[in-house]
Amino acid sequence: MSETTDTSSDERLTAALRAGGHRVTAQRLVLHRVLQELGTHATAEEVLQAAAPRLPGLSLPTVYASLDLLARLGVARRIDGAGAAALYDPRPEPHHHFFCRSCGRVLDVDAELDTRALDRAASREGLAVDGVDVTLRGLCPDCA
Amino acid sequence: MSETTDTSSDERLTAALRAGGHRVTAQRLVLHRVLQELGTHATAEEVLQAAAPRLPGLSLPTVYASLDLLARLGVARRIDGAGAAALYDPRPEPHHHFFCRSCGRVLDVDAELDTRALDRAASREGLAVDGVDVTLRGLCPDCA
DNA sequence: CTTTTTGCAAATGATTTGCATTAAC
DNA sequence: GTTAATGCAAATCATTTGCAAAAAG
Repeated sequence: MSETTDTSSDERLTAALRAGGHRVTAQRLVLHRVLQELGTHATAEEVLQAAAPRLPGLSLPTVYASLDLLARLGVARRIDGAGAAALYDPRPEPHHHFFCRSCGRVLDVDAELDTRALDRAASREGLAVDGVDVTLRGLCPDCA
Repeated sequence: MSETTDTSSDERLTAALRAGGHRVTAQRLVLHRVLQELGTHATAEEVLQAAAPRLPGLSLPTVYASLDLLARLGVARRIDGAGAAALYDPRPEPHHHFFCRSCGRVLDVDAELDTRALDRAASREGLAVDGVDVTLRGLCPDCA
Protein backbone atom coordinates (compact mmCIF):
# COMPACT_ATOMS: atom_id res chain seq x y z
CA MET A 1 0.00 0.00 0.00
CA SER A 2 2.77 2.44 0.85
CA GLU A 3 4.66 1.00 -2.13
CA THR A 4 1.71 1.68 -4.34
CA THR A 5 1.55 5.24 -3.13
CA ASP A 6 5.25 5.87 -3.64
CA THR A 7 5.19 4.35 -7.07
CA SER A 8 2.26 6.42 -8.24
CA SER A 9 3.94 9.50 -6.84
CA ASP A 10 7.01 8.73 -8.93
CA GLU A 11 4.83 8.16 -11.94
CA ARG A 12 3.04 11.44 -11.53
CA LEU A 13 6.35 13.26 -11.35
CA THR A 14 7.74 11.37 -14.33
CA ALA A 15 4.69 12.24 -16.37
CA ALA A 16 4.87 15.90 -15.37
CA LEU A 17 8.56 16.07 -16.24
CA ARG A 18 8.04 14.47 -19.65
CA ALA A 19 5.04 16.70 -20.36
CA GLY A 20 7.19 19.74 -19.70
CA GLY A 21 10.07 18.53 -21.87
CA HIS A 22 12.31 17.93 -18.85
CA ARG A 23 14.53 14.92 -18.31
CA VAL A 24 13.82 12.31 -15.70
CA THR A 25 16.85 12.15 -13.44
CA ALA A 26 17.64 10.27 -10.28
CA GLN A 27 18.11 13.57 -8.44
CA ARG A 28 14.64 14.81 -9.31
CA LEU A 29 12.99 11.53 -8.38
CA VAL A 30 14.85 11.12 -5.11
CA LEU A 31 14.51 14.75 -4.03
CA HIS A 32 10.80 14.52 -4.63
CA ARG A 33 10.56 11.37 -2.55
CA VAL A 34 12.70 12.78 0.22
CA LEU A 35 10.56 15.89 0.47
CA GLN A 36 7.43 13.74 0.62
CA GLU A 37 8.97 11.57 3.30
CA LEU A 38 10.03 14.54 5.39
CA GLY A 39 6.36 15.38 5.31
CA THR A 40 6.75 19.05 6.24
CA HIS A 41 8.30 22.27 5.06
CA ALA A 42 12.06 21.99 4.74
CA THR A 43 14.87 24.22 3.58
CA ALA A 44 17.05 23.29 0.61
CA GLU A 45 19.83 22.58 3.08
CA GLU A 46 17.63 20.21 5.08
CA VAL A 47 16.55 18.38 1.95
CA LEU A 48 20.19 18.09 0.94
CA GLN A 49 21.09 16.50 4.28
CA ALA A 50 18.19 14.08 4.07
CA ALA A 51 18.90 13.10 0.47
CA ALA A 52 22.69 12.91 0.64
CA PRO A 53 22.86 9.23 1.70
CA ARG A 54 20.81 8.25 -1.32
CA LEU A 55 22.55 10.56 -3.79
CA PRO A 56 26.28 10.67 -3.14
CA GLY A 57 27.82 13.89 -4.38
CA LEU A 58 24.52 15.75 -4.48
CA SER A 59 25.02 19.51 -4.48
CA LEU A 60 23.00 22.44 -3.19
CA PRO A 61 22.61 24.10 -6.60
CA THR A 62 21.01 20.90 -7.83
CA VAL A 63 18.69 20.82 -4.83
CA TYR A 64 17.57 24.38 -5.50
CA ALA A 65 17.12 23.76 -9.21
CA SER A 66 15.22 20.54 -8.68
CA LEU A 67 12.92 21.76 -5.93
CA ASP A 68 12.15 24.94 -7.86
CA LEU A 69 11.30 22.78 -10.86
CA LEU A 70 9.02 20.60 -8.72
CA ALA A 71 7.28 23.78 -7.60
CA ARG A 72 6.85 24.95 -11.19
CA LEU A 73 5.42 21.56 -12.12
CA GLY A 74 2.94 21.87 -9.29
CA VAL A 75 4.03 18.83 -7.29
CA ALA A 76 5.51 20.92 -4.46
CA ARG A 77 5.42 24.50 -3.31
CA ARG A 78 8.03 27.07 -2.41
CA ILE A 79 7.39 29.27 0.60
CA ASP A 80 9.21 32.58 0.84
CA GLY A 81 9.25 35.11 3.61
CA ALA A 82 9.54 32.72 6.55
CA GLY A 83 12.92 33.70 7.88
CA ALA A 84 16.02 33.91 5.73
CA ALA A 85 15.81 30.62 3.88
CA ALA A 86 13.05 29.53 1.53
CA LEU A 87 11.01 26.51 2.51
CA TYR A 88 9.83 23.75 0.23
CA ASP A 89 6.45 22.24 0.97
CA PRO A 90 5.53 18.70 -0.07
CA ARG A 91 1.82 19.53 -0.17
CA PRO A 92 0.81 20.98 -3.52
CA GLU A 93 -2.91 21.27 -2.76
CA PRO A 94 -4.19 24.67 -1.72
CA HIS A 95 -3.67 25.47 1.95
CA HIS A 96 -2.34 28.37 3.96
CA HIS A 97 0.62 29.05 6.22
CA PHE A 98 1.03 30.49 9.67
CA PHE A 99 4.43 31.97 10.62
CA CYS A 100 5.13 32.26 14.33
CA ARG A 101 6.68 35.64 14.98
CA SER A 102 8.45 34.30 18.06
CA CYS A 103 9.86 30.84 17.27
CA GLY A 104 9.78 31.03 13.49
CA ARG A 105 7.79 27.83 13.13
CA VAL A 106 5.62 27.45 10.05
CA LEU A 107 2.30 25.65 10.42
CA ASP A 108 -0.25 24.61 7.85
CA VAL A 109 -3.71 26.10 8.05
CA ASP A 110 -6.44 24.28 6.20
CA ALA A 111 -9.42 26.45 5.45
CA GLU A 112 -11.67 27.20 2.52
CA LEU A 113 -11.09 30.79 1.56
CA ASP A 114 -13.69 32.66 -0.44
CA THR A 115 -11.56 34.48 -2.98
CA ARG A 116 -14.38 35.68 -5.18
CA ALA A 117 -14.01 39.33 -4.20
CA LEU A 118 -10.29 38.96 -4.83
CA ASP A 119 -10.83 37.37 -8.24
CA ARG A 120 -13.29 40.08 -9.15
CA ALA A 121 -10.88 42.84 -8.14
CA ALA A 122 -8.08 41.13 -10.05
CA SER A 123 -10.00 40.70 -13.29
CA ARG A 124 -11.25 44.27 -13.00
CA GLU A 125 -7.59 45.30 -13.18
CA GLY A 126 -6.85 42.92 -16.03
CA LEU A 127 -4.68 40.66 -13.92
CA ALA A 128 -4.31 37.01 -14.92
CA VAL A 129 -3.98 35.33 -11.54
CA ASP A 130 -2.55 31.84 -11.40
CA GLY A 131 -1.93 31.48 -7.69
CA VAL A 132 -2.84 32.94 -4.32
CA ASP A 133 -0.68 32.70 -1.22
CA VAL A 134 -2.17 33.45 2.15
CA THR A 135 0.18 33.97 5.07
CA LEU A 136 -0.93 34.41 8.66
CA ARG A 137 1.44 35.85 11.24
CA GLY A 138 1.27 35.79 14.99
CA LEU A 139 2.11 33.58 17.94
CA CYS A 140 1.81 29.81 17.98
CA PRO A 141 0.34 27.97 20.98
CA ASP A 142 3.77 27.28 22.48
CA CYS A 143 4.84 30.93 22.29
CA ALA A 144 1.58 32.63 23.29
CA MET B 1 -4.41 71.14 2.82
CA SER B 2 -1.42 69.13 1.76
CA GLU B 3 0.50 70.88 4.55
CA THR B 4 -2.18 69.84 6.98
CA THR B 5 -1.94 66.27 5.79
CA ASP B 6 1.85 66.15 6.01
CA THR B 7 1.82 67.68 9.44
CA SER B 8 -0.72 65.26 10.81
CA SER B 9 1.23 62.39 9.30
CA ASP B 10 4.32 63.58 11.16
CA GLU B 11 2.31 63.91 14.31
CA ARG B 12 0.90 60.43 14.03
CA LEU B 13 4.38 59.01 13.62
CA THR B 14 5.73 61.10 16.49
CA ALA B 15 2.94 59.88 18.74
CA ALA B 16 3.50 56.26 17.73
CA LEU B 17 7.23 56.56 18.35
CA ARG B 18 6.74 58.10 21.80
CA ALA B 19 4.08 55.54 22.68
CA GLY B 20 6.53 52.78 21.89
CA GLY B 21 9.37 54.34 23.83
CA HIS B 22 11.34 55.16 20.70
CA ARG B 23 13.15 58.40 20.00
CA VAL B 24 11.95 60.89 17.45
CA THR B 25 14.78 61.40 15.00
CA ALA B 26 15.13 63.34 11.77
CA GLN B 27 15.88 60.10 9.93
CA ARG B 28 12.63 58.46 11.00
CA LEU B 29 10.55 61.51 10.20
CA VAL B 30 12.11 62.13 6.81
CA LEU B 31 12.15 58.47 5.75
CA HIS B 32 8.47 58.24 6.61
CA ARG B 33 7.71 61.34 4.56
CA VAL B 34 9.82 60.17 1.65
CA LEU B 35 8.06 56.82 1.52
CA GLN B 36 4.68 58.56 1.60
CA GLU B 37 5.76 60.90 -1.18
CA LEU B 38 7.04 58.07 -3.34
CA GLY B 39 3.49 56.78 -3.01
CA THR B 40 4.27 53.19 -3.97
CA HIS B 41 6.27 50.18 -2.88
CA ALA B 42 9.99 50.92 -2.83
CA THR B 43 13.13 49.06 -1.87
CA ALA B 44 15.37 50.26 0.95
CA GLU B 45 17.87 51.28 -1.72
CA GLU B 46 15.27 53.36 -3.53
CA VAL B 47 14.17 55.06 -0.35
CA LEU B 48 17.82 55.80 0.42
CA GLN B 49 18.28 57.46 -2.99
CA ALA B 50 15.13 59.51 -2.57
CA ALA B 51 15.98 60.59 0.97
CA ALA B 52 19.70 61.25 0.53
CA PRO B 53 19.34 64.91 -0.54
CA ARG B 54 17.41 65.66 2.62
CA LEU B 55 19.56 63.60 4.97
CA PRO B 56 23.24 63.92 4.07
CA GLY B 57 25.23 60.93 5.21
CA LEU B 58 22.20 58.70 5.51
CA SER B 59 23.16 55.04 5.49
CA LEU B 60 21.45 51.89 4.30
CA PRO B 61 21.47 50.19 7.73
CA THR B 62 19.58 53.19 9.09
CA VAL B 63 17.08 52.96 6.27
CA TYR B 64 16.43 49.29 7.02
CA ALA B 65 16.18 49.88 10.77
CA SER B 66 13.86 52.85 10.36
CA LEU B 67 11.55 51.33 7.77
CA ASP B 68 11.29 48.10 9.75
CA LEU B 69 10.39 50.15 12.78
CA LEU B 70 7.73 52.03 10.82
CA ALA B 71 6.32 48.67 9.81
CA ARG B 72 6.27 47.48 13.42
CA LEU B 73 4.53 50.68 14.44
CA GLY B 74 1.90 50.04 11.80
CA VAL B 75 2.49 53.18 9.73
CA ALA B 76 4.00 51.26 6.80
CA ARG B 77 4.29 47.68 5.65
CA ARG B 78 7.11 45.45 4.58
CA ILE B 79 6.54 43.17 1.61
CA ASP B 80 8.73 40.11 1.25
CA GLY B 81 8.87 37.58 -1.52
CA ALA B 82 8.69 39.96 -4.46
CA GLY B 83 12.07 39.38 -6.03
CA ALA B 84 15.28 39.55 -4.09
CA ALA B 85 14.82 42.81 -2.22
CA ALA B 86 12.10 43.59 0.31
CA LEU B 87 9.66 46.34 -0.55
CA TYR B 88 8.30 48.94 1.83
CA ASP B 89 4.73 50.01 1.32
CA PRO B 90 3.47 53.43 2.41
CA ARG B 91 -0.10 52.13 2.78
CA PRO B 92 -0.70 50.59 6.18
CA GLU B 93 -4.40 49.85 5.67
CA PRO B 94 -5.33 46.31 4.73
CA HIS B 95 -4.96 45.54 1.04
CA HIS B 96 -3.43 42.81 -1.07
CA HIS B 97 -0.57 42.50 -3.53
CA PHE B 98 -0.22 41.10 -7.00
CA PHE B 99 3.27 40.06 -8.18
CA CYS B 100 3.75 39.84 -11.94
CA ARG B 101 5.67 36.67 -12.71
CA SER B 102 7.03 38.20 -15.89
CA CYS B 103 8.06 41.81 -15.19
CA GLY B 104 8.23 41.62 -11.42
CA ARG B 105 5.93 44.56 -10.91
CA VAL B 106 3.92 44.69 -7.69
CA LEU B 107 0.39 46.06 -7.82
CA ASP B 108 -2.09 46.80 -5.07
CA VAL B 109 -5.34 44.88 -5.05
CA ASP B 110 -8.14 46.35 -2.99
CA ALA B 111 -10.76 43.83 -2.04
CA GLU B 112 -12.69 42.80 1.02
CA LEU B 113 -11.60 39.32 1.94
CA ASP B 114 -13.81 37.16 4.10
CA THR B 115 -11.31 35.64 6.49
CA ARG B 116 -13.80 34.09 8.87
CA ALA B 117 -13.04 30.51 7.84
CA LEU B 118 -9.37 31.35 8.22
CA ASP B 119 -9.86 32.87 11.67
CA ARG B 120 -11.89 29.86 12.72
CA ALA B 121 -9.23 27.43 11.54
CA ALA B 122 -6.54 29.48 13.26
CA SER B 123 -8.27 29.68 16.62
CA ARG B 124 -9.10 25.97 16.41
CA GLU B 125 -5.31 25.43 16.32
CA GLY B 126 -4.69 27.89 19.12
CA LEU B 127 -2.96 30.40 16.88
CA ALA B 128 -2.98 34.06 17.88
CA VAL B 129 -3.10 35.75 14.48
CA ASP B 130 -2.13 39.39 14.26
CA GLY B 131 -1.82 39.80 10.52
CA VAL B 132 -2.79 38.23 7.23
CA ASP B 133 -0.89 38.75 3.98
CA VAL B 134 -2.49 37.79 0.71
CA THR B 135 -0.30 37.55 -2.36
CA LEU B 136 -1.59 36.97 -5.88
CA ARG B 137 0.76 35.82 -8.60
CA GLY B 138 0.32 35.83 -12.35
CA LEU B 139 0.68 38.13 -15.34
CA CYS B 140 -0.08 41.84 -15.34
CA PRO B 141 -1.99 43.44 -18.23
CA ASP B 142 1.23 44.56 -19.96
CA CYS B 143 2.74 41.07 -19.85
CA ALA B 144 -0.33 38.98 -20.64
C1' DC C 1 24.26 62.52 32.05
C1' DT C 2 22.38 58.12 30.15
C1' DT C 3 20.80 55.40 26.58
C1' DT C 4 19.38 55.01 21.96
C1' DT C 5 20.40 55.84 17.23
C1' DT C 6 23.42 56.58 13.63
C1' DG C 7 27.13 55.75 10.09
C1' DC C 8 30.75 53.15 8.56
C1' DA C 9 33.02 49.00 7.34
C1' DA C 10 32.90 44.41 7.44
C1' DA C 11 30.49 40.02 7.97
C1' DT C 12 26.82 36.89 6.97
C1' DG C 13 24.20 33.74 4.52
C1' DA C 14 20.96 32.28 1.03
C1' DT C 15 20.74 31.74 -3.71
C1' DT C 16 22.77 31.93 -8.38
C1' DT C 17 26.18 31.60 -12.06
C1' DG C 18 30.02 29.85 -15.12
C1' DC C 19 31.97 26.09 -16.82
C1' DA C 20 33.66 21.42 -17.60
C1' DT C 21 31.80 16.70 -17.03
C1' DT C 22 28.21 13.37 -17.06
C1' DA C 23 23.93 11.34 -18.06
C1' DA C 24 19.26 11.40 -20.71
C1' DC C 25 17.21 10.80 -24.74
C1' DG D 1 25.41 12.04 -31.06
C1' DT D 2 22.96 16.14 -28.99
C1' DT D 3 21.39 18.65 -25.49
C1' DA D 4 20.08 19.23 -20.86
C1' DA D 5 21.44 18.35 -16.02
C1' DT D 6 24.88 17.97 -12.57
C1' DG D 7 28.75 19.25 -9.32
C1' DC D 8 32.08 22.32 -7.99
C1' DA D 9 33.95 26.71 -6.89
C1' DA D 10 33.24 31.27 -6.97
C1' DA D 11 30.27 35.30 -7.33
C1' DT D 12 26.27 38.03 -6.06
C1' DC D 13 23.65 40.80 -3.31
C1' DA D 14 20.22 41.91 0.25
C1' DT D 15 20.40 42.35 4.95
C1' DT D 16 22.68 42.40 9.50
C1' DT D 17 26.26 43.21 12.95
C1' DG D 18 30.03 45.46 15.76
C1' DC D 19 31.62 49.43 17.31
C1' DA D 20 32.80 54.36 18.04
C1' DA D 21 30.75 58.93 17.49
C1' DA D 22 26.61 61.83 17.68
C1' DA D 23 22.06 63.02 19.18
C1' DA D 24 17.74 62.49 21.97
C1' DG D 25 15.53 62.80 26.30
